[in-house]
Amino acid sequence: MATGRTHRPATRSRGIPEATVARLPLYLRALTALSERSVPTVSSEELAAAAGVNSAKLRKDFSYLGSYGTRGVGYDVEYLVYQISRELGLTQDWPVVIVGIGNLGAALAGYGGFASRGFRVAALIDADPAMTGKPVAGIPVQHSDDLEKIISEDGVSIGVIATPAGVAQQVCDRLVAAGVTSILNFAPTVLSVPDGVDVRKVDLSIELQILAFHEQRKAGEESSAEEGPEALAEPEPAAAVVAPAPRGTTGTTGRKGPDGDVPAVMPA
Amino acid sequence: MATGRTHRPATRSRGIPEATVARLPLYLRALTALSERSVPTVSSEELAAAAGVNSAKLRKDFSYLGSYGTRGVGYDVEYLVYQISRELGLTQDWPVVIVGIGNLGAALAGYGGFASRGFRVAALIDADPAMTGKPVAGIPVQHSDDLEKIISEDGVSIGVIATPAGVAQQVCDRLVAAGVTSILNFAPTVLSVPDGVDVRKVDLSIELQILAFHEQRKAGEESSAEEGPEALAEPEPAAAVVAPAPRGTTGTTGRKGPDGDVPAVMPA
DNA sequence: CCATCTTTGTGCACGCGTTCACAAAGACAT
DNA sequence: ATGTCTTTGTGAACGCGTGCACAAAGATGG
Repeated sequence: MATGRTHRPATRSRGIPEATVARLPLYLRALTALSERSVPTVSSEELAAAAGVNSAKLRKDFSYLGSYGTRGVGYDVEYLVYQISRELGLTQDWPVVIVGIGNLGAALAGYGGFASRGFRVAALIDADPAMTGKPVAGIPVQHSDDLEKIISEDGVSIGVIATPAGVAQQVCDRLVAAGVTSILNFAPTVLSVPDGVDVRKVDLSIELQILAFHEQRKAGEESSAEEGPEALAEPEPAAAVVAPAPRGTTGTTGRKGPDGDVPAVMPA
Repeated sequence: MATGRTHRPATRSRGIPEATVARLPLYLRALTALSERSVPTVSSEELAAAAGVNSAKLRKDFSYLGSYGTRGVGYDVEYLVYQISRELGLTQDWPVVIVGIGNLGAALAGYGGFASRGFRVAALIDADPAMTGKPVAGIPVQHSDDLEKIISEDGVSIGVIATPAGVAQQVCDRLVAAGVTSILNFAPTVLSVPDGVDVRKVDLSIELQILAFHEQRKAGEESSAEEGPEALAEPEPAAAVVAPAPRGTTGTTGRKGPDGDVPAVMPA
């Protein structure tokens, strides 16, 4: 999930593996649910089940935060909620700007998950003059000319890019130059950023393709057991009947239209 | 691999590490872009740069697919596009249903990336009767009562859940029971499914929380260098003086306090 | 046909993440 | 207090993924 940039020197900054950090929000969500039901304590076994992970892993994850449990009893729900929230930095307010108010940007703007977790939509930005001033999810869209001003005035450090792929890098550069140091990218592009800036990407298309891979593998196993052995996945080097032969010019490449130009929607 | 086995490329199915599969779509995207520019061949170095990965990693990834490159030259773009597409199962049509046509579901429905990669939106499903029949992105929404029928008639094996968290598991169960074996979940919930069913989740809230963690760490490092050492995140074992004490019955747990941090935490 | 130069394919080592299994820490009952 | 019982916290082993470094393969030029 994480983007290629940011490496983990490991030598720097104390502990907390990246994999653990990625699971903390999951634990927090499960704990919050328990908290609402006024459940006082929970064992690693129960919480692990609720979060969909292995209990040993959960205990090890928590051990990086400290010894917050009580042997023979479990973990105090409220206490853990507080500790994890603090560790994740959710005890403070994080203003966020969303750039690119198309279908997706608008959906994100209206997403309730923002406000409830300490994240506040500080501004919606779009390059289309026709959008300027128009309220989306109760927030008026501002023009991208004011991007820098908005970022600095509100002290925004987290930016969400929901623009078409074509302009994502430019937007990214401007955000970074203006002071943003964390970016959540929904555009189907690899963003390059300077050291010190974190980028995470959410890519629908990639997720679907990964599912398709597994789906095909499942189908292939079934049929190959009784059906023709070379039904689908046959990596025969010479079987390239349809495959463009090496050196072939742009022959059957006709179907790439909606790829790099996808309007404001989702990852491609 | 290569455990003395004859010189068998071991290119066979079962291989392909998960990490590699997750990167194939990235390579494919970069290759497609090159293809559109009619670039005939590309070296691992160039392609790796375009995909945002290390060239050694890219070569190793490709080695799992087979030896599709030419030493001294590089990889044939068209040929690779075909091979990766085939490996990912993109040479066939994948009907997909989207359940939950709210802001997000509608945005997903309008996403152009679907069609361009072999994914076809077979149906949009929502539980709200008021939505039934209403066209979204050119496709009429169908009522969830017909979910099973839609799945089986179109032979849908991939489902996208964009419903509220509360009903996600129910929807998931129905999809699985109807024959769906791959699910892309946008609802903030842990879905439990039987073996053989793949689930991938996309969670905006989690991504933001991970960014917040790193953001806080960056800020903490800066200030701790010259400012008070216990400014923000100091998981010192003894520093828990302020946080809600474990064991203290749920009474007045909402306490907090050393240096500015908000009360308890947040709702769901 | 041989020399040289480029780029792939991969053996190997290292580090992170996962899992097991168990000793230690406490709660609780007697 | 002492013993028993539950559950945490973690040492250690293992496996996967990453990146290095280089030999082999093949193109290219003489």
